[in-house]
Amino acid sequence: MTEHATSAPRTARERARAELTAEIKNVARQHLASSGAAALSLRAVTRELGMASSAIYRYFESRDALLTALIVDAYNSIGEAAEKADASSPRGDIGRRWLDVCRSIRGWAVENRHEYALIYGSPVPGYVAPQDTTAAAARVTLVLLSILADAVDGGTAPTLRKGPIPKALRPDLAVLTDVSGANIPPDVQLRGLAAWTQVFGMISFELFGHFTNVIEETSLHFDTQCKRIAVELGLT
Amino acid sequence: MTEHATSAPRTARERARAELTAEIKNVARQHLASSGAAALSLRAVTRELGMASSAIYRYFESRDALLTALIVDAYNSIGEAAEKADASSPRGDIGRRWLDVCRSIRGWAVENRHEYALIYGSPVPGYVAPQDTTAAAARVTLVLLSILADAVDGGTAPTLRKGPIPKALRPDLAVLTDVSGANIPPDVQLRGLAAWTQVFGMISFELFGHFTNVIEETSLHFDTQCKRIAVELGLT
DNA sequence: TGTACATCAGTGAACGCGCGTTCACTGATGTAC
DNA sequence: TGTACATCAGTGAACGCGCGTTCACTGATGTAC
Repeated sequence: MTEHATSAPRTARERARAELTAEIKNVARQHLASSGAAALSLRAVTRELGMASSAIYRYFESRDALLTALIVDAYNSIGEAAEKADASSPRGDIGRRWLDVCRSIRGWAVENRHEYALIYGSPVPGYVAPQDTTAAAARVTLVLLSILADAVDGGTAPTLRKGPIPKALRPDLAVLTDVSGANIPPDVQLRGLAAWTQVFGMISFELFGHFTNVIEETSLHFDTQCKRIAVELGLT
Repeated sequence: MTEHATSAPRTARERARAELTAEIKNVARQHLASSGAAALSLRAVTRELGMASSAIYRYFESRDALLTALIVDAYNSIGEAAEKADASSPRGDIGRRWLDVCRSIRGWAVENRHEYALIYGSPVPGYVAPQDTTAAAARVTLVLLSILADAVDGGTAPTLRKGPIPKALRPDLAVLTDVSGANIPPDVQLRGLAAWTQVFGMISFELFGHFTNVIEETSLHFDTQCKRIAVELGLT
């Protein structure tokens, strides 16, 4: 289990524990970057830290627990990147915010490709994500959604050709409204989900090699697509 | 190395070899489905086939070679599914073809999730895809592209708001025109790439668990999005 | 049709390796009085 | 401030396991004459 964020470690013991826990995760992250999640080895991590292989069990109760911690960290990290990008954008300029946030997500992914693969790539075989992860996982998405919600609230009403939306899909789409609090019309919800999947689809295609021999200027392409999406969604 | 497709094995030896090669791949595929690519073990495969662990080296020169064969097969399999779907759709009904092909792609992915993860998920660590794969990999994409090309040729001209497209991106976009032979205008090329990434983005999100707690009716959602894309791309 | 030789499939033992996890133990750090 | 006890971090040996790959060998299948 991950430690609950003890805000201020009092004793020397607690401080040392917090530091070593962080150090273990750092080394593990580096190994992740060079060999991928499946090859992550507890023994290799402890070896690099100069400690006995059994010592790691004082910090993580199993390999899965360490993996979970890395996953949660990755979700929080990408979520934080998006939140910061949004926070430092001009609040009123919805289009700008959208682009900045999208860029920050891609930027994070490019710089932390193995962590990205860990959370958005194929699930690690045999590993089941516990509840802990879901809250952290939602952060990035919530940033994107809040921009859409602000656009709707601000009346930057997207003019979408209203295609037919099956009734059975309405409850699913309504989640967006429920979560954001804004009253997003169904066709905008649908278009918003499309934007969401496309942003991550592009990043995954780029990082997993499906743009090779197709798109060289991946960064420019990403930007251009995000701008196009912004126009379509009426984020101006 | 994979055998070059010897169309008709003459001798009993050749027949046996072709059969066993196929059987090895089948068992490997099953193991893939239960434990993922990283855990694929040559010994486990041979064990299940009742042969000595060393015997597999008569068929595949290494673990990587077997993986490559599985990857090529997967690409061909999904490509073939798309081609068949396209072939059995009314040729003139572009919208219908688009939807059928998209559905066939998702259908294949859902039924072969681990193979899908193998080719569209995180790259297998330490594994480098040889040239063999690229031709097979292109097949699905070519089907999608051909539909777009037919739409353009047929004059079902999509009315897209022409956003500015950076000059540096033109060469990348032109690949679509080069490959398909059709004279696809840049804004349609851009929109086509978006469609492509979104289709696979949705499938990956669904299979890799990112729609949990968001979208329940994944099949219906996929359909609805594909139809929306068809409208936007002018495939009627 | 039969013989002599070459090719190939499959065997089983072995090499060398790394892994996750447990356990009884030592010594240091923290706590209560 | 000092003592007695409880908690915790870290050790090192061990368990039991599976893996990819090599190699010299046997026996069956194919080929050329």
